[in-house]
Amino acid sequence: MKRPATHGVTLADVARMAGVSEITASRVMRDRGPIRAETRDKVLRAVAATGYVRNGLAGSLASARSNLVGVILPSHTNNVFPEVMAGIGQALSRSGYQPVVGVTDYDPATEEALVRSLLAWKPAAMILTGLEHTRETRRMLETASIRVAEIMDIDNRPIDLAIGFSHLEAGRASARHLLARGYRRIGYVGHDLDADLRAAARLKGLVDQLGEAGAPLERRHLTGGASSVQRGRSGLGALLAQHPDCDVVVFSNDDMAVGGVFHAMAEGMDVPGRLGLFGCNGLDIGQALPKPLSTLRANRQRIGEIAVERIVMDDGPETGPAIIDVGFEIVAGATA
Amino acid sequence: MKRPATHGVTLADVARMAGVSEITASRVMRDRGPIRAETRDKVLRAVAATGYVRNGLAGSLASARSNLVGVILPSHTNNVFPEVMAGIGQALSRSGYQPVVGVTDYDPATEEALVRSLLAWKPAAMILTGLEHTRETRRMLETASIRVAEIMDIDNRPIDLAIGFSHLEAGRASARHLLARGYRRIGYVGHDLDADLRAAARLKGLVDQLGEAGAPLERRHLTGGASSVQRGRSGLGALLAQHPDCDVVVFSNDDMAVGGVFHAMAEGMDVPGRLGLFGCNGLDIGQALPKPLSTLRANRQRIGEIAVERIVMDDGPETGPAIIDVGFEIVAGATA
DNA sequence: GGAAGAAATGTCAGCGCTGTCATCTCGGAG
DNA sequence: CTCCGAGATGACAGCGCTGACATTTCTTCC
Repeated sequence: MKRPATHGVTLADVARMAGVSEITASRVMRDRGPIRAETRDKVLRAVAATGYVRNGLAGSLASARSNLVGVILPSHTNNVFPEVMAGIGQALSRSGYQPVVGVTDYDPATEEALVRSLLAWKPAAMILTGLEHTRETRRMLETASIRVAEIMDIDNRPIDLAIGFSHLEAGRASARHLLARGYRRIGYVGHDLDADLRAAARLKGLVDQLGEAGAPLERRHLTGGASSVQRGRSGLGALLAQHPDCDVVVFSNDDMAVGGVFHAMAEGMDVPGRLGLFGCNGLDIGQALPKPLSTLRANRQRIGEIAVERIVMDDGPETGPAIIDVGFEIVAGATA
Repeated sequence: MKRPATHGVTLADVARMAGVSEITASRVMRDRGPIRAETRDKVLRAVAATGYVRNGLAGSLASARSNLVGVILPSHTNNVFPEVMAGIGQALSRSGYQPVVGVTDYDPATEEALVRSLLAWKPAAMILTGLEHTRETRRMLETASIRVAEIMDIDNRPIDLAIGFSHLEAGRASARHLLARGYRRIGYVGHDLDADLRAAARLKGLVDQLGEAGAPLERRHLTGGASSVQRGRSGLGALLAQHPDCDVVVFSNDDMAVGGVFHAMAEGMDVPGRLGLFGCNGLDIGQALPKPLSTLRANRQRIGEIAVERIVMDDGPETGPAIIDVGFEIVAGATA
């Protein structure tokens, strides 16, 4: 197997230069086992002199473990995921792990393909979003014998560990809050819920609770596509055109809700006097509005952090599938 | 070297089951070389039966190439970077590559450590932000003999390929725009510019151009920390408390500017009548405001896409350091 | 001074895959 | 019939590192 001897400085080169065996150099690099200070110095000098960069592929292959962690998120555009990613990224870097990232665009088949190719890197752990996966995805994750965290949702049985909150319950809580405030003619503006199962679960909770309270949710407008400020703005316009009698509108997401607030502002509508607006997800932006958005918030960054802490830093005994409910809170705000 | 024979199905197992040699199975997996349809089927059946998952570590080690791409960004919280990441992620997944991500928090030493550990994975290419790196970072990237894209900035000489726009020029263009609109008592609200060199460059361009026009930028308020809507809101308050005579305020970033808009709204200030507001970066949110934000926009998602297209998909001849200026545009908006 | 154990280092065989260079098969041209 | 070349497939040696298990130094203490 000939290949042009590239600049590739190997551990062997370093060891030779330092006058030690390869394994000793390896131990110095990894801070493993007892090494005489003098020996360590020799090796480190050789490393500096050669500009050696360790080959993680070879190392991980030999030791059958890597410091890579697979992270699969549904979307780049939905603002909640950068936040989750921030939590994950920070916690990982603290512990010397590195994320390999994939995005599914809410498609289970894409997710399956991603899981397959991420598993190829023998990651130390895997973080994915939600609890719904294809049968094959579950199979692969179960046989991989690595820790798996499923984040955001806890309304089902996880493969290993679920971290998040109940979206169904979140929907119900929103409903109770609005009912308590006296709203009865409730409207809903949502994005594409076929894909976003968690937003759909929140809606279901909302619908159920409102139905039980005798104020069924009949005024709805669904826009296609991903959630965005723009769609929230136009969506509220469309909803009100059809159902001008709404006294409050719930949005599938905070960015949608912010759009709603902007629509109301542009129309000079009195919020919450004439119309209440209620979001979901507690994005920063909503809280910086002139009137802070009434919404439902979960600490997403924390979800990412906990996921990492539990599956990569925790060496504790495996205890079977576990669920961590980080809960959520109603942010009263000033718009509903 | 004994290790419990885990569930690890290897290519050898697949090959044995299919009754072919390992290398043939390998070729089937990689779609390489001529394979009889019948043989391919046998192998694929064996793969399905065993649930084989390829080991990318071994494969990449043997072939000295991986489909990993290192991506280093300064921040998770600054909204600009999720957008860039979206562009990168989409373009990469289209071409079967996977990003390994690191975040520097605007610290060159952290960046150096990240480059070192990302290079360990023998990535096919590396994408980093900005043109300022430590000497050692540059050395490593130069010797790695892989393609390197430095994104966002083009105001300096790149290692291999730079994609972005001139922030200095962007600052000057903002100044010219505001001067043309008749503004003279110009204020500035910014975040931590020691870390964010590009925001600092925009400010420098702004200051230079205003100085040349005889309307020096003396009214400034810098908040510490990263840019955010909240800081923009409080920052504008602080600036106006000290310099109530501003007729327009430039923000270091769009999220800061949106905060400024909210402050003005909450105070019932007439925008742009009493006070103009000008952002930078053209985030979606700014355009969804009741009055679209006047700002300066570059297509960040496109920057990510171009970076990927040029360094991982393009096999063309190396042509030495190159610069791609994606430019920017002044978005007139309705706030300045 | 020597035994005993701790400290430091080394030997060796792979990890699971792929590049290189054969080898083998088979149909058609001469 | 033989020869040739394209089409298929295989043997083999590593990629660069690390785990397991020696082996070789010190120390220490009686």
